[in-house]
Amino acid sequence: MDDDLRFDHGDRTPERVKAQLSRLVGMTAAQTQRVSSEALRAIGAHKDHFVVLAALAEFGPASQAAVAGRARVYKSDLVAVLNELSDGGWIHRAPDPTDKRRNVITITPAGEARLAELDRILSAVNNHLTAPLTADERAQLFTLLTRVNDHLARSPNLP
Amino acid sequence: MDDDLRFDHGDRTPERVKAQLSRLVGMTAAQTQRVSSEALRAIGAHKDHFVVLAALAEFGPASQAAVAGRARVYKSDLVAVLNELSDGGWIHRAPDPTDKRRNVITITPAGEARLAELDRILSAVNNHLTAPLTADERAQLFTLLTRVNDHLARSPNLP
DNA sequence: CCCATGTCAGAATAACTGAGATGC
DNA sequence: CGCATCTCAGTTCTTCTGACATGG
Repeated sequence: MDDDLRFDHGDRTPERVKAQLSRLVGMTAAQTQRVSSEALRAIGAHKDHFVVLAALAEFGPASQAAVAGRARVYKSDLVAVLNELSDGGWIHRAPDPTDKRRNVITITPAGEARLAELDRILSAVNNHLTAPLTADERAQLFTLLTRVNDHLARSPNLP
Repeated sequence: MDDDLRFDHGDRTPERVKAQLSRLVGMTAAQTQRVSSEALRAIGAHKDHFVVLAALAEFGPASQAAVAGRARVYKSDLVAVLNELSDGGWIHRAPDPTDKRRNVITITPAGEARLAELDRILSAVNNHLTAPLTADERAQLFTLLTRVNDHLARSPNLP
């Protein structure tokens, strides 16, 4: 079963490899995303469902292009997400009478309930992920990651 | 050109989305990995080259299974990596006379030089990624991520 | 016989690009 | 006309699984 796994061989990581932030943050991201997608998959959701519903709930009905911008999902990928959300009755998609190129996406009451469920699940996930940290340390981790993230959004390339 | 991008639409992220560690660390990982793979691709390398060469340099010649464990690369994926490293003359792969199932992988002098080059590039990447942080903050970020990471390695599932 | 090793083929996912059809 | 919107098709990359042949 563990035949092809990389882990648990009792091997040590080379020192210079440990010093790479991209590796450490990548390993952490892989773990957190695994936990969170497993939890969401258990109820037939995935993370794009959450960010799209959250964007609709917080900013109101909008065109697909606007939703894509707010949820940070590619608008080409958003199409499938909206199909799924629509199939579940969580959103409503209707042509915009004022601009026939657009659809107006609206969250439904069922969608609000679904969002609350996803929010509850993801809060539990978040608590598990940060279980070893104190409240101060969680805040510190968020601050540091946000600063790195903002920096990279502003300066995406090597000097 | 930016036709299909999710970013730079001036949109704000929903509040509850920002609270998700998996999203924040995932975005940060995507950015750091993009920077680091672009830098490595410029010289025809990728990150597995680095971890494999580093493991060979630090722990000496070994079988593919041992290298896979130390570098945390799937042994099925290691095959292609070793083919590439071998084509570059950076490693030597020879049958193990004491166990005919095995190959002995050895880093060559050219491989040591290659590793130094990769190390230099990745150090520059690392400096760029953590540019907005003080030395103390870098250390703090490493500590916090390592603690989350170790916690998730020990308790990979939700309670 | 069971297990370890190296190899290959491919699934599943996510991130991303490009182009076409329609309408402003 | 140029540009925005929605949709679909497809690439690339990574992670990961399964099966196989060989040999201990």
